Amino acid sequence: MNVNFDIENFIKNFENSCHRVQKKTFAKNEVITSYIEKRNQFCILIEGNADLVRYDLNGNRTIVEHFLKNDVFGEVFYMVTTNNELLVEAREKCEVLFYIYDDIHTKCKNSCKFHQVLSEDLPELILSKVTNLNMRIELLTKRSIRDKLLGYFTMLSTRNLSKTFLLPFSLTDLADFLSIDRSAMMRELKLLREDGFIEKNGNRITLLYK
Amino acid sequence: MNVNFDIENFIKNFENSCHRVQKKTFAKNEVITSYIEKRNQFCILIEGNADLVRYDLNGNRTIVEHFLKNDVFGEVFYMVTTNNELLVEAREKCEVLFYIYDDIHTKCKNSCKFHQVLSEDLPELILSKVTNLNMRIELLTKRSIRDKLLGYFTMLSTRNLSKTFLLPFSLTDLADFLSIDRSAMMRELKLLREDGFIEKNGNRITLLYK
DNA sequence: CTTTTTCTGTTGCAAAAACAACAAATTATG
DNA sequence: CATAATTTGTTGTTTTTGCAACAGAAAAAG
Repeated sequence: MNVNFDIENFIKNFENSCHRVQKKTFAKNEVITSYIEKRNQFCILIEGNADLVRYDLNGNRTIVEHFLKNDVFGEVFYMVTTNNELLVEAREKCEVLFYIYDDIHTKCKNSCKFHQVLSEDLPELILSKVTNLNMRIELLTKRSIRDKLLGYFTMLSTRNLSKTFLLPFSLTDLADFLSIDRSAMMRELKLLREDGFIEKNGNRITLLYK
Repeated sequence: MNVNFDIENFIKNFENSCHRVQKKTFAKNEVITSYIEKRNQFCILIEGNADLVRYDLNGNRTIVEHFLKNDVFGEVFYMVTTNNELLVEAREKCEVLFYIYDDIHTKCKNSCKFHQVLSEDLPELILSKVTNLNMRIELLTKRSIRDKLLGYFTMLSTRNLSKTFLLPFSLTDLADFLSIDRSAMMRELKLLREDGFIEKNGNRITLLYK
């Protein structure tokens, strides 16, 4: 799948062209949005990176998704059950477009550029999200901490076209992303080093196998 | 999200209108398709139900997704890494539409109905897939077998608008879907009954809490 | 209708992961 | 730049999960 969505051009096209779209800027650690039932918000991250975080009743924190530039999020993509709080938190300075999804099919009277471009590119944007979600499911269904770590590292390595890469998370967050205990993960990372699978300096990892 | 995709009407519209689409029928347990890198197949299940199954190197079997009528699948939605075999298996008699996704933007000369309808409804079809995937991630990130089972049962209960519902899986398959050991799951099911959370007769479950 | 196969239900035991607690290092902040 | 806050790294202990093996029930096949 080749997503050729040109976000710069997209923004140029939409600005001042549709009053239903809002662009906002967020500082590091600010809450970008909280998922609310039936609102059907649809967001595009046009700069920075952010996490969708769930806090459950036992106090466990899970990083449900990690968003990079061009990723889409919002209630449109999520059955909000209201049992758990779902927040999108900025990991660094972020710029985000906000829109209510139901309005997408309501044609603008002036047939604005935003709608024209969005309706053309929407499937591509969403498809790239789907492949990310499937990747994540593949990781989560792995049966051991070791397999989760190696699976994740392999993915990053492939994505970076290099055996060496930087973790986009702190180790604490990585554990929350893989849905495992942090100390158990640290133990396994040590074993992976001792067994010669990886090298690790801070958050720089190198794969030594294959 | 309200998906109002009328599959019956869709099929009527497409039949004999686009030579690039194929409809095929499968018997129970037949392999509908095997995921192949870069082919970009795009399928719609128009009748029956089926599973996307992954067999990993340790011999573990995982039910990655469970498809019902109107669900979409194929390589378009999946980064096929070729490490694991990915098969879609019919759980009962199925009818499936096959298409190569890259052709969607290639306009038919005769501007066929299939393309017209598909390009309009594609976002809705895919969005319903995305919400399913997110639901699955929510289940898989739960930290204990108990929470996974209760989360899944709650979802089925909500979907059926009833505290009582039938499992769409055999118990063996349910374990493969939740990515847990079957005997450990059986043990936890017994505890859930003993602790008064559920009632269970065969594959009929009743939630007793809330 | 009988036989074979698959599925369900159980259990003891082994292995893995979670929990808890703390020191050291690093990073933010006034 | 000094201090507070967070993150990393470590380890002993407890709990949970997985594995293996088997008997009985149910379902599929001949």
